[in-house]
Amino acid sequence: MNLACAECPVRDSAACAVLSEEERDALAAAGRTRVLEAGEMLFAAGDEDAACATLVSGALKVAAFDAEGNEQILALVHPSGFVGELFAPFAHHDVIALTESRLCTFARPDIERALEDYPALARALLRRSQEDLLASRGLMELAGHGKAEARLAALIYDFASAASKSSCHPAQNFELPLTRGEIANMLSLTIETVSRKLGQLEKMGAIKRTGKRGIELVDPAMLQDISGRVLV
Amino acid sequence: MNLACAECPVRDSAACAVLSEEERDALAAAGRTRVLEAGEMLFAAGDEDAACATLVSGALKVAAFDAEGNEQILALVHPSGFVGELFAPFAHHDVIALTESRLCTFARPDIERALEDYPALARALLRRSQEDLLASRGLMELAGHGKAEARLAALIYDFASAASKSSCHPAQNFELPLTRGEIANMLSLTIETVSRKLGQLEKMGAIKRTGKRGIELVDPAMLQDISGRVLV
DNA sequence: CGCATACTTGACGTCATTCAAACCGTGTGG
DNA sequence: CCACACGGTTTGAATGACGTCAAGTATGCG
Repeated sequence: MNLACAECPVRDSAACAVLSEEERDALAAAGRTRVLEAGEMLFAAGDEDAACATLVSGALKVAAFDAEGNEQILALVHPSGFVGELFAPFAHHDVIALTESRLCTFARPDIERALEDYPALARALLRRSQEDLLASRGLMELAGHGKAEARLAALIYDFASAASKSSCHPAQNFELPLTRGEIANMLSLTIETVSRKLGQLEKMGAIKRTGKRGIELVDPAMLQDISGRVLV
Repeated sequence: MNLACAECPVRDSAACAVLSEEERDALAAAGRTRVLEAGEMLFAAGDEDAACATLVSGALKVAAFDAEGNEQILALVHPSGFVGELFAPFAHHDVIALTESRLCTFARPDIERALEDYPALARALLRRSQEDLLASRGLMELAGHGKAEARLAALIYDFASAASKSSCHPAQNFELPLTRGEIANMLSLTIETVSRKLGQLEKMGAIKRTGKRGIELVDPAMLQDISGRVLV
């Protein structure tokens, strides 16, 4: 099945947005849409010539596994994000769907040719790559600093901001896109600690848990304060 | 003072290596070399239109500071590495020289024009950016997993590999490029814990400390085993 | 209904932090 | 030349945070 760029929800925000109509059509001819179930893997660490993809809808995680088989989440990918290592001979990490996800995939040779043919695409991917780098460093800041409570507060605040449309205010009500276990390994904690600290944050009146995944931000300022991050 | 690309030690490995002679000369005309003392800052978080730079020799750190003024190291930059945020309106992190460093700096407008003029440069920077992203995720893996001893062992092994010329074997003798405090904050530990664990690694016979910064790898396999990372 | 999966909660142990003091190499001034 | 201060480091003892183990509670699915 071919791509329907005209109806693509990320046609204005993904990397291919910089292309002209004709260029995009040409690129689309090489691409394939793919739908992943929650938990399904796009490619695994060690895969050779793994495809690259733009995420159209849903959410992905980039993860590594250590010697004991414990997962560590290294990055989250949101719609219009790009995954895949363009220059490495093989993938270094696993990429797995967190929820049902729709992707626009490209074989490595096709994307390499496109980079040559469309300089604007290369610049767009450069920009995106730098944003990914920034996000990665942001996650390091988040995960690598302070006590469990502060890290959890920071993560919740980040998710609230990501869930909001207005981009300046965090959302008041939203669903955590991750299980407790996934939150735990993003923060280098255990499931139990995450659960306990969530309880504490609720008791302190910073948040309220609704159902398993739902979060209501009762006191965003308190949350930000607990997170120990500088106010912007 | 202008650039002397002909004698540049990273002329074949930096991003500008993809340019032709004439193109490089044109770009060099816009660049300036700059030498930083150890501890000197290239630019600070929040700087607007901070310059971009290729590191010619020395070493840099990319760091963030939290509310209490604690530094967190987010990345190390080695010769031929590129620093600077090309698209963000202001710098998100501090960039500081670890040792005396020589850089080749470019003003933002100049580098932006070069990206338009030389598509190969954009592709080269894309490649470098993806490598940086990979390195960042590698650091997350390193810092975010397992016990203090395992993280320290992994970091030492990484430095040994980086210090080696042969790229497949780690160096047997090398100098840590960081102080104890810098090691500590890369690993989210305290200075004291780093010192203690170094002592333990030495007592176990994995390494030997020579002077303040010197490390001798007595038993690399043991070190890798302690680090809990999968053998390649 | 019964099982599986995710989450919560409690009791206990371990490991890293904290606080404190001493150490060492280096540079400075008397 | 020695005394001294200073930054980086090492070491020790006590506290406390997080992990571990274990049990118990939802929620959903066959």
